[in-house]
Amino acid sequence: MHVWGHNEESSNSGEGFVQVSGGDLQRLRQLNSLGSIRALREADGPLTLTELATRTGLSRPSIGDVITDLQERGWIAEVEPAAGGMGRPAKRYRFRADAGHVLGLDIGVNKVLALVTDLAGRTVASGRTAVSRGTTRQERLDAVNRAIDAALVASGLTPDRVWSVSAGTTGVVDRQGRVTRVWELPDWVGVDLAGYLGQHLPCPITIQNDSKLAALAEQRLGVAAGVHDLVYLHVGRRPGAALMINGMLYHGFSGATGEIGLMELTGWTTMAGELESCPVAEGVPPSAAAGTVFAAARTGDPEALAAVRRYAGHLAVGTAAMIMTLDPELVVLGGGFSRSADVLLPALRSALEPHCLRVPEIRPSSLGEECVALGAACQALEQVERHYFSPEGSLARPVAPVR
Amino acid sequence: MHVWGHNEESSNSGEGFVQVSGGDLQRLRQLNSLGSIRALREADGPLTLTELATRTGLSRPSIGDVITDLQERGWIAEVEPAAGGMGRPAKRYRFRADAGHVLGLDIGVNKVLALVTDLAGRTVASGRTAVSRGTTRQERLDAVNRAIDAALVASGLTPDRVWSVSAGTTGVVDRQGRVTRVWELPDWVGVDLAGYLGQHLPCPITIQNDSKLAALAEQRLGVAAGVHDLVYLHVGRRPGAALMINGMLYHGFSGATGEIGLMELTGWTTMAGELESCPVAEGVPPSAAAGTVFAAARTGDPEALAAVRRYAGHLAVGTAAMIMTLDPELVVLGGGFSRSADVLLPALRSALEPHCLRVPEIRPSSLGEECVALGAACQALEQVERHYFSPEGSLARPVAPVR
DNA sequence: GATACTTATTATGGAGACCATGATTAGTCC
DNA sequence: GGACTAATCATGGTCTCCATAATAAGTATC
Repeated sequence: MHVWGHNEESSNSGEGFVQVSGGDLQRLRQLNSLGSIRALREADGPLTLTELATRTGLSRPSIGDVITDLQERGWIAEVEPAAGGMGRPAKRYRFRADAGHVLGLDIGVNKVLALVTDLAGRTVASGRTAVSRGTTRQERLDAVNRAIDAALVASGLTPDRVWSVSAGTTGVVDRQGRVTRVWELPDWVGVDLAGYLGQHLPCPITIQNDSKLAALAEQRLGVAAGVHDLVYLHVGRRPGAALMINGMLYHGFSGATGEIGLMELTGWTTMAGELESCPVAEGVPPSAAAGTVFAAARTGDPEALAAVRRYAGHLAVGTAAMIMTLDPELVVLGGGFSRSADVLLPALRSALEPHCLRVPEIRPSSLGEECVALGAACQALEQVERHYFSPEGSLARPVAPVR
Repeated sequence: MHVWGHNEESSNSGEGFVQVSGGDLQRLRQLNSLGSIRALREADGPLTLTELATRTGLSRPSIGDVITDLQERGWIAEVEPAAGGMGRPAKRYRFRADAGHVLGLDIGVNKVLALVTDLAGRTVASGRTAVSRGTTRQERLDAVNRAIDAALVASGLTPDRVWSVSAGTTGVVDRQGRVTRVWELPDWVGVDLAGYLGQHLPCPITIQNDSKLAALAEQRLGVAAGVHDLVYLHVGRRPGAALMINGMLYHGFSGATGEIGLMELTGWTTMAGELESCPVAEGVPPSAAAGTVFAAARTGDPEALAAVRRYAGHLAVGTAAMIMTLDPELVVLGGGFSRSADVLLPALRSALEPHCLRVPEIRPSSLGEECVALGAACQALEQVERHYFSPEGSLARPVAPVR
């Protein structure tokens, strides 16, 4: 199976069932090593061999063998024994999250943010550069480069020690990682991001739509932790949506999922006008109008409240269409306007009511402006997971995989 | 893990990754047995040991051991060696699809159909009873019972030799198999189908919405074979939809996926009127009106063509909303009106054009009126698969599992 | 501070599953 | 009937896991 193509995923092929993966005795050892690594990664603290034995189902002597092996290969490390217990103190082991690092990029309209995280997804360094709507393609790419450099410098890593990179960008991104459609940046269509990043970073590279990565971040680290089926609503100047199904991002056939806002009858392309044309926002520049209206609505201004209600009414049409199609467990409200969720969320909920069989729970996003970059890091970690920690993975030795 | 709850599925838990499943040597043997069974099941004809060795990756002596074991337990059978080759003729083995049988039920408005299939999904017997919109709940259940009896008699099986049952019914079916909402049959809501069927059939029982099962059948056996992401459109008196995502039926949080037709602005609940009120169908009873209009449109009648266009225009709104949300590879046109796909399909396609970023391929359903029952059989086979042929399964011995 | 107790580690022997290799068997071709 | 071909059978070896017992390193108690 070809795992390292840019955006290709190792879709558990077949008709929904797991590929059975037997083999010889080395294979069995590999599976048991994977189980041990998984147990250590998922535990909160370090584990003793006895704890590992019960979690993996292996016997005490066997797990000892497996762990020594993994330790020699550099995947796990020994920790000080716990003090103050009965009996002989047990050795304790932890997963070496510092064995490798990944890079998560948010290439936005107004900023570029690069995060370096370890294998547990903890941010260890970041870099940021400011750009704007008018920034040209080449200037924007240069800004990406500077942000990456800054993050790498701060982390003390050289580019060849980065294991995987994922970048979020506006627009539709197809399975091959090409930006096929963009609305906000005129010269961004067709940009070869993977190619550009690949000049300096020899590791696997994934490109993805920014809303999708924000959804991923919320489901992994944020307000939707543990929820398997959700709709992420990006509410801002240009609204959008992303879907997570069975705990995985859903990309569809050509990467254009969640684009219901492009159907004219939803009114999503024009609904921002309901806020901008509100008398409360007269004289305020369009970029700040929404905030002004939400603030006024918060104080009870009737005109502002009516404008928010109309805005939510439009938003509800497209949202209800997705809800009725997918019946998700949760809707996450993200994007710039989600800062005003206290005003917007109740309006949206009551606007959804008449359209829906069942209005799902709605929660405002919790990760703030690093959301997309964090999601990118999650995506990069998933690549690493597939390469090292899946049944098809190698678990060979912690070194940066080459593309 | 609890596998045999009525409608509960063993969702490959976790965040999209396969559970690593090591263990001891017996476990390894089990995995290799599963691999061999899978290879035999997926092959067209019988296989020799050498062929099996290359397909599973095991060595020749080992696969011999595995196969002998499986043969002794009754899962596979030896076949006549192939005649006329060089060298010593090799023993050949096949999967014993006749080792067990499942029951697929279509409990429709106008008919009840029961199919008995073997483990390869081949129909070996069927039973059918006629019902109508006015049939009461109890009468309908009795009709189900008679259809099952007829199918079992025809197959020569006793009820305790059925391995798994799945039934398709109109309405929304939740995860527990309860019929929570029905539009066509007034007294059908809340019917305890699983409980009723369980009185006579001691095996696992699954209840599912009929459109979903039709979609499953088309994806497994029909026009959508091999397609992973599709929208199944049921076009008939009461239109509906079902979704398959990543090669699996998608049920959503409360089982109510694909219900976009309930949003008023799609016009799905009233669009049949466009056909029934067409002058061409004057005096024709409503149940036959659509067919008359389609037939007239086929001959070029301008009024009929306009009616079909208007109908397709309504249908396109809800369909486009699902397409823009999900970006599927394929749309399958099923249900009663799909018999007139030659007229309806082009109209739908051109009505979708202005709404969609990309209009996916649209194919008419191919399985005809047994579609739902076949889908039910597929669903029942999936239960069997989980019980016997998944890494969590037992592969113990081919006997009917008890609930 | 010695002794009992508790828990982990280490060492030993055994069983199961797989593999490589070579001897044997059962066909076809000439 | 003999050469050739390809499958099956038999042998011994390796790997991984397990159960059990002996040893080690702490705490608790007197």
